[in-house]
Amino acid sequence: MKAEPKAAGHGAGTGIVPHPISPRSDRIHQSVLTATQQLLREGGYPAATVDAIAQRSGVSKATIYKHWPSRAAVAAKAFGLMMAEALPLPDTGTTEGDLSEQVRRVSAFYASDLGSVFAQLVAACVDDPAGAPYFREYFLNGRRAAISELWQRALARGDAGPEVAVDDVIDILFGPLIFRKLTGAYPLTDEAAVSLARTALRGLLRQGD
Amino acid sequence: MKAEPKAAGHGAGTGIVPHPISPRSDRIHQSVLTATQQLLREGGYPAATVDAIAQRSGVSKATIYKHWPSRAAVAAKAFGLMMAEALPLPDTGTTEGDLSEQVRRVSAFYASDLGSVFAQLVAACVDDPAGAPYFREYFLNGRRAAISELWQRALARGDAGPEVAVDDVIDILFGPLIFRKLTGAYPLTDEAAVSLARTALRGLLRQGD
Amino acid sequence: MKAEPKAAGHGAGTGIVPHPISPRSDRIHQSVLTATQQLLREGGYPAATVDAIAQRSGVSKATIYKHWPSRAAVAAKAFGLMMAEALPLPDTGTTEGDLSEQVRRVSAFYASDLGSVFAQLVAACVDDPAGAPYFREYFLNGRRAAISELWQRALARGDAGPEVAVDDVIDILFGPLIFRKLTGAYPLTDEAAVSLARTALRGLLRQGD
Amino acid sequence: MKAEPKAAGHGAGTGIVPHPISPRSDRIHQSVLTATQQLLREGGYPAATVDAIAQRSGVSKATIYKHWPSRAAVAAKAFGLMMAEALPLPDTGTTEGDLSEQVRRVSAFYASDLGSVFAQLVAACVDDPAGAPYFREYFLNGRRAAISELWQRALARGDAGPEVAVDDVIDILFGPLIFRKLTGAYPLTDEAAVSLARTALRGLLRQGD
DNA sequence: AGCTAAGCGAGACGGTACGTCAAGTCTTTCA
DNA sequence: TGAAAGACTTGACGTACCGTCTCGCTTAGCT
Repeated sequence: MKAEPKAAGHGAGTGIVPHPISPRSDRIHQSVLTATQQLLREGGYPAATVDAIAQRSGVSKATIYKHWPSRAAVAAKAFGLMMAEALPLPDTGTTEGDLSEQVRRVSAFYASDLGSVFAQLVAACVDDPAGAPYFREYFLNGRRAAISELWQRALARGDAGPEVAVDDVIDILFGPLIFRKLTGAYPLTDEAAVSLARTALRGLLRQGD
Repeated sequence: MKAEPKAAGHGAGTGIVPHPISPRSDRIHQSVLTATQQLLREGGYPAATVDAIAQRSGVSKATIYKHWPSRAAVAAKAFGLMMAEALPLPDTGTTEGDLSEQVRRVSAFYASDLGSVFAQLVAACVDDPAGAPYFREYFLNGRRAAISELWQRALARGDAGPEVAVDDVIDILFGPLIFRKLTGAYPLTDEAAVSLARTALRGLLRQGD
Repeated sequence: MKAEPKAAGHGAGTGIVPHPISPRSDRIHQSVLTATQQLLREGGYPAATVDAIAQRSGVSKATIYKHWPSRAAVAAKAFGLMMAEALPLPDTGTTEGDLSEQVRRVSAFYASDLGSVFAQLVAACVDDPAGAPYFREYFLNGRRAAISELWQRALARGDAGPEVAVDDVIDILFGPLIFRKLTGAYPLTDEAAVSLARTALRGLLRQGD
Repeated sequence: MKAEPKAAGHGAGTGIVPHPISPRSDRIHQSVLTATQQLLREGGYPAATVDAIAQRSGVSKATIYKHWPSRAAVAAKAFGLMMAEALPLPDTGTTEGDLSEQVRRVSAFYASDLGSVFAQLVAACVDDPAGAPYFREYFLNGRRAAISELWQRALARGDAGPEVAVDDVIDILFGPLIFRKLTGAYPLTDEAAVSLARTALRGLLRQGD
């Protein structure tokens, strides 16, 4: 028996049906995700049709549907991985600096070309119940972990207290950005992001003695 | 340019092309919006196909497209009107009470059946450039006005200072709710809403001596 | 009111849903049938996919499916019309001559390239209940009428008696040909056809005193 | 060349590639054919997909394709064997009686549930060049032998003359039935079968004084 | 009041992508 | 070594809904 790396962990109990890891399915996942990422970059979500993905990746449509429940799921995973790379954890030395910088980076990301793709993806996953778990897994969980990390640092430094839940932190810091991106009401400038972050952090962190 | 000309009546300068008011077009608007509202209530956005709206309202598809640029636009306007009714301005006597209560109400609305329709609508307007102005006009502007009103009261009472822009207030208070609704990550309970509001308001309002 | 040519007659009570005759649907029927005929000629039934027909005819797939219940139905009608042209009624002067000649012609038709398409079409209509009525209408009824005509002449001449039903005539004369074509057991030569016809006609016609 | 070498056992020279007889391949043949027969009985040809046959028989798809060239071939053989059992040679004592009774039996078979499966199989073998030899071998040859037997008796009795080829006999007697079955134009009743047989036999047999 | 022309209802149409199905081939694993 | 298991490619299927269009009828608005 070959020692399989545990295929669980990823997406256990999240609505994501994991596929056993094998050289074959690995190649397929890789091809599909790469092709999807290219298409998303080139023409956004509308360009990433399943037919196009199949053609570009050399993986057949039927096989794609065996590995993912829907187009939105494929796109969510592909884009989530891209986004994670684009948003490494900052380390400025101070709690406020780290969080504020992260807000700025996310804001900048939303303001970029890829930002619109992100919005389209949110929309797609709202429409598609099967896609939602993928969205949560590949967008949120990663980001949530990152922010948790920063928040741990803040607690350790005594900048924050346990009375504020980390989930609230995340939502208060990044919810406004998504709101702005989705509604397209305001431009997402760095200044606006920093201003938002400052105001929000006043409620989240302990105000200096 | 930030200063937009005040929306003169029906969305001038907002991408919304108004139609001349005539008995005929009035009847059409009314029928279409009513039918759309019914359909949205009954089966959400997916049920409100243009064919269905045409059939239910007795207004032909061609005519619908003469008055609105897209399905999303029709739905946005119809739903926006419904939502406004469901969220009257609170008056608890205190600034914190008013804002907190409004957050709670919006959260409850999102948690209701109609909340999902709202999410679908956001998604639809992201995909559809023509629908977006309608979304902004009939969802955001109304709400923005309402919150501005509350914020004026706060300023008058000295609970808030001019250093915080009202737009930031709105985004920080309601962005997190939309974020949660769209991602489906958390249940939108009253307690969660109140907790979020309290934390957020700590950053927004002057902390009383 | 425009005087419409009666749209009934064709396919009443046969499982064929007739479409009202209008310039629009006329153009569509024409384009689709012509395109289908070309494709059948070029690559047989397998080439006449609905997508190919749609592309070639400029009529969309959805529209094709509004006018015909299935691919087999389209093909049956298209091919039936072609076949009718290829098999005009013979007139040799004698009953035996006419019928024998018709058997020969049908045999020759089956032996031609189009003969295989015919077999494919029979097969397609066996598999597709929705196609069968079209097959009957556009292949059989026409041929049945032709043979009835010949049989009337035979009766008039006293070559045949009323004790033999015209349906039996048809089936006994042409059934063997189809059988041979479908099973591919024997080549369909003129000689074989004539031999078959002679033998069969001995049972069908009054044997001359 | 007309004179075909007699089919030596399993279809030599008929397009059927025989497999070496071994305990293993015997078991495989048996399992596959039995499973296919069950499936054909239960749901007709559409139910006898290769996947279903593989699953039911415990023989893998790859192996099935090593022994038969196509799905149609498997089904043709399986069904041919079933059909042979269902149609034993009649012996009524008279030539006309035997042939007429056989026509009646075949007609009844076509009219039964299995009759439709037969039609589907004919259709399948028309589409599939690889299946056709199997169809001929397992359907036609057996039947042809049976009718030849009856025809020998007729010749021996002096009921028929050598001027009528046995192949013509078969086609004229059974072609009409297949024709009716495939086109679905007429019900295949016993009366109709007997009537057809009587008329056809008038042309085939010597009209005894 | 009657005529003309725009507005409208009805619904057919083109287009695009969807998700599904089964045939036949290929690879991996087990006996 | 050969078969079981089942993943994979391929190609077509039939469906859904958008937004556009064409056709007659209706109704407003002018003479």
